Amino acid sequence: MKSENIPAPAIRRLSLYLRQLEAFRKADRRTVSSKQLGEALKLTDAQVRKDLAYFGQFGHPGIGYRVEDLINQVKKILGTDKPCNISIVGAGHLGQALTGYRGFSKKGFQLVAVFDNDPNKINTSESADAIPIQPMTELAETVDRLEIRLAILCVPAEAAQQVADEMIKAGIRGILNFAPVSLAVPDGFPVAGVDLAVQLEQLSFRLGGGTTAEAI
Amino acid sequence: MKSENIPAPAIRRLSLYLRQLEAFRKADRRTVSSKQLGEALKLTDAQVRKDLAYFGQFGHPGIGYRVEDLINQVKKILGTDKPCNISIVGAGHLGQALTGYRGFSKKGFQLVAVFDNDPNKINTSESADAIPIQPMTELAETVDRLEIRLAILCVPAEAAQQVADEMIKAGIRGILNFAPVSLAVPDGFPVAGVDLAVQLEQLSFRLGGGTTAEAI
DNA sequence: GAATGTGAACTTTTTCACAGCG
DNA sequence: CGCTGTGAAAAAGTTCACATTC
Repeated sequence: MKSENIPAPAIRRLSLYLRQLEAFRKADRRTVSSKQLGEALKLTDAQVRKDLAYFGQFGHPGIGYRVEDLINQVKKILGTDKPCNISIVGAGHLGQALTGYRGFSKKGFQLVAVFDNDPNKINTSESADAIPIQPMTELAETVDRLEIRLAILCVPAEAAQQVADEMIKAGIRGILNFAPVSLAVPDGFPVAGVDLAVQLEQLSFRLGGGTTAEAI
Repeated sequence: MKSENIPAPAIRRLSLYLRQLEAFRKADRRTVSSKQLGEALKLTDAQVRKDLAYFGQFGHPGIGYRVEDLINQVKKILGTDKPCNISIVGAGHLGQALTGYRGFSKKGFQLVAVFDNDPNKINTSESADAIPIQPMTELAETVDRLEIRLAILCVPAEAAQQVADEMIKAGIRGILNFAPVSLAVPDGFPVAGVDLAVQLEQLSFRLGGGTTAEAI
């Protein structure tokens, strides 16, 4: 575990290792080798070993990695061993679909609030386990009260920057941005972007539509 | 434009350039320099120039890049200058939310079919501009008839691999996978993955939750 | 024997810095 | 001038190959 020279790609792969390890666990595998883990993710065994070794010595020569142990270690590294409260901002089609997604809590992310600025969508019923939709005016107070760390931004592109500004001012610590814009945020502020069109374009390119654009 | 040594990261950034260029165009900018484009995306000017130069000579010394022209060139490179038919497979919360998303067509992707295997969701009304939900049994025939190239996979994790197999057999040429699993696909088959939990984990890590996992 | 962790070699990607053009 | 395109240098990331451990 070299102190502070961990390649960003290695950190991205860490999440994939975790996901694959959980799949192996579900299949009742107790141990897994770097070769097997790599095969499932289309990576080399050396890559897997090096990535994991950045963070510690988790393997056992001759055996491989113990699935259960490694899951716990990787979660600790990612900081998802402890639950983290999140919110959704923007209750349009996508926001509401994500609100209904039950997969967050399994991964340690607890959805505790949803915000929108449309008065017709507000619904502060504290009933059942349905999460109420609150007005944007309550953002700062709620972020503070419920200790919300991350927010998923699901507003239209036109509103995204302004809403992001509000979120940061309200004390949100990281943004998962679904709006198709590059957000301007303070230096080092954590943002991850998911842009459907960008992903489709990457596929389009690989379709061989990748004309090398006969120049001039 | 070196024939075939284009870095994958450069290709990923191409989509971001396009998105940013369209934002500049909306703001009535006619030209943009590599410095300005880079600033908006937190990249260096050299990076922007080198990326674009892989594909041709699009810039004008002393001037920069003409926004409109560069948009057209980048679209051509990505293959999105011509429309591409896409479909959504899995009409759950997320699939239906994406079905309602109007942003695809602006980017050259035409959503022409939605599939699900739940008989209660099927709805073959050829009415209005609402896209009917077809049964999975019609997949191959429809892919062929409507010349569908790409599919967005929105089924639960447990079903994802099997449905992906069906899609590939039906002639789909690339998959945008929203299921939280690594799909096994033929070598070189284009897959892009969007896993919400993975993105949240990356943010979690950057929150400083990144315990360096004090080993042993 | 099987499989890790790791320094060293190699490859890829980014940055630098500058000639050359409008 | 201002700004591109690009070789050359530097940095980052990946793969190799092997000593080492169980």
